[in-house]
Amino acid sequence: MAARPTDTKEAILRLGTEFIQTYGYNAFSYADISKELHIKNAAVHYHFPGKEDLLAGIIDQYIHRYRELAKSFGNPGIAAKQKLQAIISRYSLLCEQGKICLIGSVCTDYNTLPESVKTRLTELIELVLGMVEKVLKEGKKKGELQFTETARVKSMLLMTNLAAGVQLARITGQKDYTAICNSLLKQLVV
Amino acid sequence: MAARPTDTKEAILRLGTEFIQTYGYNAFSYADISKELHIKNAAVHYHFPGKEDLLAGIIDQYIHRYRELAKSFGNPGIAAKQKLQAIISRYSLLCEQGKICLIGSVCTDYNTLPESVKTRLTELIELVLGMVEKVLKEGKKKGELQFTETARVKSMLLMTNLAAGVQLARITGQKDYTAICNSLLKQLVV
DNA sequence: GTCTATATTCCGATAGAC
DNA sequence: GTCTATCGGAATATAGAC
Repeated sequence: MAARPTDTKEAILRLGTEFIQTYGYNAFSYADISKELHIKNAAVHYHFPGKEDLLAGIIDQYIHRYRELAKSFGNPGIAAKQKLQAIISRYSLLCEQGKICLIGSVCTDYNTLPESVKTRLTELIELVLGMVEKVLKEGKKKGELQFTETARVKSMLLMTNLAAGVQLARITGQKDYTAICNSLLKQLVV
Repeated sequence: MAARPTDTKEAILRLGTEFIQTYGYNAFSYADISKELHIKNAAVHYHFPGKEDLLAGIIDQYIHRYRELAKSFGNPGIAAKQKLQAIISRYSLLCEQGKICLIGSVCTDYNTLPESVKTRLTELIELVLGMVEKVLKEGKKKGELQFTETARVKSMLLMTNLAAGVQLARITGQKDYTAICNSLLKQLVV
């Protein structure tokens, strides 16, 4: 077994992510994935025995990516505003694609998930909030950002605006998401 | 046929709402409802032929209730802060019950819904946003509230904080929701 | 690693009796 | 308005050949 996942496995993870962002975890099936990849149902089960294993794999991928992003934010050469925009632009991309935040999507289904996935999801959420909190705290200290709340609370306010903003804008129109983003940046950046 | 829905019909609407707020629209079945009400599957179909009819009925109920709430806000004797708290307390109640906002829950499943439901959902969202926008605008005019954004944008920021805040707090703990609310009120109320 | 084939269970839905 | 009975289909999942 290679250390790197196979192309098929990666394609399944990618498609699963896309389905969750587009339709929700409980609204897609292994058949949806196998059809799109032109393989059979059973092949998907080979890579991820149960649907919860697939979700766990997707969340693990996110945890890995956000750890990398958080690490890259350690570089002292990056301005706080730039870090903020890196986060916001991820959500903007989703919005343009008619998708929603994976975390937000899975949060809705929280009570239908097995304990192992709940734990991972909590870890991912705290990872993201912690990362944003750090960006805010350091940005404020350097005089690049301004806010009156604690960094923890401000990170929650910011991320709920972004995640739910994308969901809202999928229904009421992209202009609403743009307005939210502009407002957030104007308010935060000195 | 009476103008008022039967007890059973109302119980189905109530349970359906609860399931959506707890598990999500695509994660409960007519069997779940019939079991809890000690009736048979077919009886539920009598009141709501298809699941989408049930969801449409639930959303219609919400539209009706929010129209009433908006109307009650027309009373000039109510302070803006009081109106705000009436809105916030609805979300606090959800939070205490481990439920999430119905609109937020259904938004995740948006792309799996038939056109008739999408239309109703959009109407409900604009109704709520419009109501909040009016509260904010009038509160600012009377010097009771303060904010720099347009009332429309501020209403979106506020409602996304509340809706996603409840979802977040279901996972990270109720204290986070409380912190969000306190921050919102402190920021808004003069 | 993918296939065929199949098992099981559940879901949404309907016909027709009471 | 609720029941019994049942249907067609879909979802999750597994056994075993290739």
